Amino acid sequence: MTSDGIGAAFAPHDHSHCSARALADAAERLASEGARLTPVRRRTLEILLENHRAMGAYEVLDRLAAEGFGRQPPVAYRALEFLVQHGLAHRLQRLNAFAACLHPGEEHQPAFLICDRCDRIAEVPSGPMRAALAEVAAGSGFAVDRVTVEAVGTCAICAEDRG
Amino acid sequence: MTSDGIGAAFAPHDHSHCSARALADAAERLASEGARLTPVRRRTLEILLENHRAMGAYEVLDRLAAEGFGRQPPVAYRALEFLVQHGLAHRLQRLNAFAACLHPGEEHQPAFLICDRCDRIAEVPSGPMRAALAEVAAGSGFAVDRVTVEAVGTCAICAEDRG
DNA sequence: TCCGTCATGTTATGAAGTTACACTTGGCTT
DNA sequence: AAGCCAAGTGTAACTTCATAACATGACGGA
Repeated sequence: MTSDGIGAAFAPHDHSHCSARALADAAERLASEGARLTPVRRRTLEILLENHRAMGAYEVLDRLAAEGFGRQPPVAYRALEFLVQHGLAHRLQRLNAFAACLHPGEEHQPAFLICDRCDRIAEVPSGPMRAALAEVAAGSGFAVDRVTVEAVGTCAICAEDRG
Repeated sequence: MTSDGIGAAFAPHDHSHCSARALADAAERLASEGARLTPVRRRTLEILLENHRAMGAYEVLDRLAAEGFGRQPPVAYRALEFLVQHGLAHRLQRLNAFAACLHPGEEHQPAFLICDRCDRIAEVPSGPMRAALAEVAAGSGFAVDRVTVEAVGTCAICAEDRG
């Protein structure tokens, strides 16, 4: 995780700055992997970054379609899947939704904090949890591949606002 | 967790025995809560117990319909939701599916091990993970309500069978 | 017995995700 | 330069998952 604080996603901050940096990072990372950040893919990532929250595939698709890209589901799903596979976005199981990864390359399987009042999400390190799970799993001979850790609750801002 | 071993769900065992016990427990628990284990609900729980794996709502619905219950989605979804709310079944986010709870009353938010070869699942204690998550979440002022922990991987039996 | 509540059933609809296939593009070979 | 192949983008059609809205039936308490 970066040093900008774990709950930074819930705090007010400069979207345009963090988006621009994330986008630049993404382009660089993909180039070094030989993967192409095509217009649809780039725009999909931008949309996720701009909104800074989890978005459904169809919500993303609507925006893509409005901007002249294809208007059929596979257009969005393919772009989103590409981003997820390259660690630039995450899929949130509880929400059937996707969100841009704010810390690409640092923690590929973070845990998520999902505020059910404002719909914003935060990524937190899941290392300790994954270690604990892998240990208990190993005890029964289960080899863990991928882990999903998603917490639903109330973020500090919403707790303050509405009691 | 019971003392029958964490990975018991992946090991060969007597389904009819554990099903019968789970069913008896369920009836008792519900009675003490004033909730009714009606025919649809009972049969839904039995179906989950018999199969001993995660099942989609429509798969459950097919069986219910074949046995004379309603054949529309809400029939299954309502029964499944009832079971989940009373701690007798779990919803698996990664699979859009449901599974009978094998340890009712003991651990209401277990972690799940999902074998992607045989589709069987196991429940393991999630206490340590939830504690770790709550701690890191508290650091950013996030109050955790519910946590989903689901691991996909390979169970011991499948690892042995297919290398 | 009347009434209210819970439970079950239906139709209809909405939301999420996939399959299959056609066309284009851009790099690589020869 | 021509031809080829793989990757990318687009479409139509469909499956799967889930809920809304409403009617009917069952049961217990006043």
